[in-house]
Amino acid sequence: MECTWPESIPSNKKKAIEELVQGRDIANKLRSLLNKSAGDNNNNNNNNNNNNKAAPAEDLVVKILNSFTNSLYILNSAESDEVSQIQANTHVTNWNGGPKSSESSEETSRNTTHKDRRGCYKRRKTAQSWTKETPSLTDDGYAWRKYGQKVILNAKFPRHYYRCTHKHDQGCLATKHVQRIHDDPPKYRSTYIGHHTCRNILKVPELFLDSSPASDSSVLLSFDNSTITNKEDNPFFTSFQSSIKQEYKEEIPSDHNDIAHIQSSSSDYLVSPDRTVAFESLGHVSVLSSTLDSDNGDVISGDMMGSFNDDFLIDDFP
DNA sequence: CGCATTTGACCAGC
DNA sequence: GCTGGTCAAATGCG
Repeated sequence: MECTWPESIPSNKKKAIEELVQGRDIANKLRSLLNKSAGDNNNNNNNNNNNNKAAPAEDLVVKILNSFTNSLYILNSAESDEVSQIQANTHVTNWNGGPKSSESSEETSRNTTHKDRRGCYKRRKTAQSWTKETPSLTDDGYAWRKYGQKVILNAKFPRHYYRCTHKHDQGCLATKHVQRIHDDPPKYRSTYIGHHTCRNILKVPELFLDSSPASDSSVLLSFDNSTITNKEDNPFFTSFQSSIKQEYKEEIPSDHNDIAHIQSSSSDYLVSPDRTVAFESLGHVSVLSSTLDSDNGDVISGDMMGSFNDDFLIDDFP
């Protein structure tokens, strides 16, 4: 389940990445120390003054971590230019000429009727994807809209297809499909394709936001130097979780009581700069893997949001 | 009424 | 030709 460096990475660049990883880890340790000392100061009362004291330092550490992470991401992006370019092209094609805008779709010179355009799309065969396997259905923090369901050959359960809710209003091309792969114990595999470019993910670290669709590369690659056993050790997950928490309200069915609770806590997070707190209030990722064009790539392990309900996104595949 | 989901049809890749 | 991925009309729901 560990990732290996792509063979194409030159050794000097590889070393630079390793240095960055080391720096990031050290910053992580520093943050842990800060958290610890802040916790010591805070025990027995909820005095906010202590929090305010630790907050600037914590904030700085988080920024340092983000810098490391972003640098790693940029370096990794440079190694994935080919894929990135493909994705960039896909972005333009799908968004500018998307079937939804019927006028522009005429430029495709299709001599078929409006109805016949169903299924007319560019398959993103080479789009970056990564998979996550969880014992329960978990929310990943984004607003997904289901657009299809398909029975897969040799699969016990149908596959559910989701796209970003903001596909049409912001051109976000992120999609995912979720498939139940085990019944007892339940196990779900979510395959994510492409990164979110919608502005609805403002809380996602710059890692996602600052990178244009053209720089889509394995954001998870930056953590492949080790198996992640401690969420504290991973700034990416820390930041990522923060965004996830904020975004829950987007995906949560309104009639779900458990989720309603999370919703309220997410708004709490919005006024809190402490990403660690938000992160630790969540569960964990069970399996997360990253690959450039299929879902059988290297895997990063963690544990994310395992506590969410099975029928959170999709129920028992009726 | 607006938005999300369902579902059959269509298309690309193998 | 088969299969997986996507579209969009129909339907459901708040």
